[in-house]
Amino acid sequence: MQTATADTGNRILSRLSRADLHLLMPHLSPVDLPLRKSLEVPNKPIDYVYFIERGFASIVATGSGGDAIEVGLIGCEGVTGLAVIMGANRSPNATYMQLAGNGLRISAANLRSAMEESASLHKILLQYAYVFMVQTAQTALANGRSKVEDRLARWLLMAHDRVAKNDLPLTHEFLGIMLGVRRSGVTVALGVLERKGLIRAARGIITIVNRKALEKLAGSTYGVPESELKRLFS
Amino acid sequence: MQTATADTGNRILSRLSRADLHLLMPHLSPVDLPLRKSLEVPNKPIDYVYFIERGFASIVATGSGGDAIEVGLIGCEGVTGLAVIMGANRSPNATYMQLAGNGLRISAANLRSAMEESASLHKILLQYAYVFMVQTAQTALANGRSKVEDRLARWLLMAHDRVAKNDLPLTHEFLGIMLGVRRSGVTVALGVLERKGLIRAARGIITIVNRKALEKLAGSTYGVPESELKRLFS
DNA sequence: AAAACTAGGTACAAAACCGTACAAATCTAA
DNA sequence: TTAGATTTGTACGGTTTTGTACCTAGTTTT
Repeated sequence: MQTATADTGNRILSRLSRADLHLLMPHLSPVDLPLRKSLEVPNKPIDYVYFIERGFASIVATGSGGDAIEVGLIGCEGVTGLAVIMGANRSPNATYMQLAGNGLRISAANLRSAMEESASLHKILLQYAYVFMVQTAQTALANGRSKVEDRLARWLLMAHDRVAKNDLPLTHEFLGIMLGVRRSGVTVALGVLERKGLIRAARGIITIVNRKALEKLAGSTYGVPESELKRLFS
Repeated sequence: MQTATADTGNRILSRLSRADLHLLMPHLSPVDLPLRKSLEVPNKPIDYVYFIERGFASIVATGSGGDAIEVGLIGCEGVTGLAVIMGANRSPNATYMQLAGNGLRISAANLRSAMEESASLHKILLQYAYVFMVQTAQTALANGRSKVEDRLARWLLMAHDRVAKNDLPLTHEFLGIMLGVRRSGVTVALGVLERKGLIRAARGIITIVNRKALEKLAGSTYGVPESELKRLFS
């Protein structure tokens, strides 16, 4: 089994003190994170916690019925397994990769020991969990008060924040599931954004063309968790 | 200044070990919590953390614009100041009393010291924060996928869980703000519920008549955070 | 190269919801 | 008890979103 070096693309790992990193390193192993790979299954014990380096995951809430909606994104700025970080061992939400990438993972048990050993490690992980909580709250706000077009702009911005390129390999179908709207509703909304020159869409790929204008469109729905992240992880 | 006794209506305090309770008690002071009393102001440092004994508070997310929506309720089952518990000192969300009551409060500074001193105390508070996170995720789900009538049923159930009586003193206006819909939309939806015999509405008061049927109507949108709470705080 | 599959574009009527408005009912205070 | 304020009921046209369907265009498989 390979062991991770200190040289990582994950922004939480890269902010850890040398001591905290040494605490985790022996237990971290690199993993490939292909599209749709499941990181957490609703109501099943969480086995591993993932420090994502490239790509991002969707955290999806599902009701007791089958309907689902995304409540947040986690990429290289964060870590999955927030339930573990907060002392639970599972969550009713699903987590799976939405854009393929890779990362480092640690078993939930090993992470628990490490957090018990180091308060500073626990603290930094908790602060990220707090930022994610803000993200979820803002998602609730957007879902309740914004229209599809604005929510789509918001989602694209959050995705763009988490990838290096301007091309996002996404289908309308999955965007619809994430936003909780019809597939064809996404198609139409994307058409509007494209006609405004904010994006370009090809089969399976959306390209961010004018980010500033997207931010303007998303307006108040974008930026709150992002600035909290900046503030706490300056 | 009065000092709290161990005999409290707050379900978190009542689950603490004797030692943890003794750690907090010297710093807890009883407070009256009138309607609309502000417990947290967006982006201002949090001064006090409130263990609610009666009544409940709304946690409200506000965009950089003025629009707001409720992302969760906290009553005697919980505690406010989740940002503090998670190592931040403020939050972009507002928190204020939605149904008058009372509780015990502790300064954020004193709570921080107590949490540093006792890992078991910190753990129980974090587990509640996790439950609240699930509640927020479910709110995002309901906002995105359910219609006003169902969301209203969900809200009434969550409120009912947090009061002793069947009467909820609420105006349509405020319900509309919480749910992110028109005031008259609430009036109409309440009319539907009343005609179905699930509730009774008088000026400023909504009475829960048939809770079971309300749960059926809310369907999959109600119950997930509630069962997590039960599971973790058996 | 044909067939099968996946993704995207478009349409249309129905439903949900909004903004706005106004009047009736109820409560409060002078 | 009267004036004022708050709360609720109801209406109407307009916008947003939905459910469903069907067709086209790419992509993969055989």
